[in-house]
Amino acid sequence: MNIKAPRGTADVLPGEAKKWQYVENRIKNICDRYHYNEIRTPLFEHTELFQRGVGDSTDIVQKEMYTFEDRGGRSLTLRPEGTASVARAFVQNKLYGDANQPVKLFYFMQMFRYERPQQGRMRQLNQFGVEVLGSADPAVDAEVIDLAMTVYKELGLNSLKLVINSLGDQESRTNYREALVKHFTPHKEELCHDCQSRLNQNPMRILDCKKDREHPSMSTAPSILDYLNDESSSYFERVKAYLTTMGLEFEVDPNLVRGLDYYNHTAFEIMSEAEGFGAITTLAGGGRYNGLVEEIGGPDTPGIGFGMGIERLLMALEAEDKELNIDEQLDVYLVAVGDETKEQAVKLVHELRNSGIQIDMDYQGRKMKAQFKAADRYRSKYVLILGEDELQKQVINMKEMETGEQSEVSLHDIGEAMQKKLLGGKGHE
RNA sequence: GCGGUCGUGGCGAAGUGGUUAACGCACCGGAUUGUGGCUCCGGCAUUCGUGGGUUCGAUUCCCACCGGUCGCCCCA
Repeated sequence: MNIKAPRGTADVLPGEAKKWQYVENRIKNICDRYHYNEIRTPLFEHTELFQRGVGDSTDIVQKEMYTFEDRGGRSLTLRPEGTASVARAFVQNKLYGDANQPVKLFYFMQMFRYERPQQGRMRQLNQFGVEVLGSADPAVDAEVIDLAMTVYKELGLNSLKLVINSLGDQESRTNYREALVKHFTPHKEELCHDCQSRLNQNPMRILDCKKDREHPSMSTAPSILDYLNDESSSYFERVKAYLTTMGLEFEVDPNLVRGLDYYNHTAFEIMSEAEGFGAITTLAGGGRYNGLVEEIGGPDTPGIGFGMGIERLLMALEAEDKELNIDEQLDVYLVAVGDETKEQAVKLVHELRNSGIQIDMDYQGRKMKAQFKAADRYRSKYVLILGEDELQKQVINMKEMETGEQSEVSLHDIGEAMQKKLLGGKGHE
């Protein structure tokens, strides 16, 4: 085999796909209870959307985008995240005019980022995400955070840490930015390369730089929380109060900045604290982005959302040894012996399937014994045995695998008999 | 993008500069003419990641590339 999946991509094979389905179904159920509706947007967008929406100074735009030109000369980009696309769809389809406000959306999407892969970091990754557009109520911030935490908790995760911060509104950010520049400029030469350019582009990101963490100027740096104006500050207080009301524990980290330009006010991250989870601990991240919709050409609309990595969610479940409750049993396996029985076997399997029974049979030309072993591997509840004798008598042997009990049923009645055993005689659906 | 480490059958895992690449699991067949277990017997790698090079000869030595993994940057 010469051709392999491209670097940083992975196949999800049938056994693993069961887990994905399970997790997705559980999450969709939660979304339904929180009254969020699904949105699906294109896999690729005009490059400009991400440049303007996500922001030119971000790592994502600067070095991680899969950008290409199509045959018409347009610059397109495989989406690196969901919020910009959803905001674009919101504007383009005029959802701001919908009677139901705020607009509460969720999505499952593949994202693409050109990075060096390692465990928990793929070039094609899957995210579940939520966006609420059209409300500036801090209770919505709390709802969104609560939804994310509920997903993890219902799936059984315990070792979680919720970290929140406020980046303030425009005025607060501007004032804080000035204070940071003033604080760090005298130390500019002592900071790492990245931080030297961050000083001009996005000084807030110096705060979560790992290289300069030990630099003395870090501990004396001004805190965003001291620069929040009254409105921003009281907004943050209310978010925290709602979280507390819901019984959610959190930690305030003034250095939590988030890598995307569009965030303001509430920013949050959920991390795993499970043993041996590795260097990457962020499971989900999000925040408020009032102003983004306007930035991409829509009316002034507040918004908040998060993105949650499905691969990392599954890793966290693994790290905490949480088995998903996935039942892998086959209802019936048909053991057919002898060439003459083949036609009857094909017919019977077809009929039972169409009456709602899950049933499979051998297509490898295996001997009877091997067919029984196959039935065991599939963890079949019942085996139907059809041989020349049975065919002659127009009957079939029905064996219950767990007890070993076996009885003879006429071919005419076997469908009904299996329905009684497996579906309570009610048929399917 | 940078650094460390690794790459042998479906899976796990030995091994050596030289004519047939151990072993275990799984799978298939037989002993046992139609019933799941056990036992025994047999079968199961003509690219040892890919491509070059050194050599009479390379899976084994050298180089490059590809991929995994760990860490850095950053994030989901």
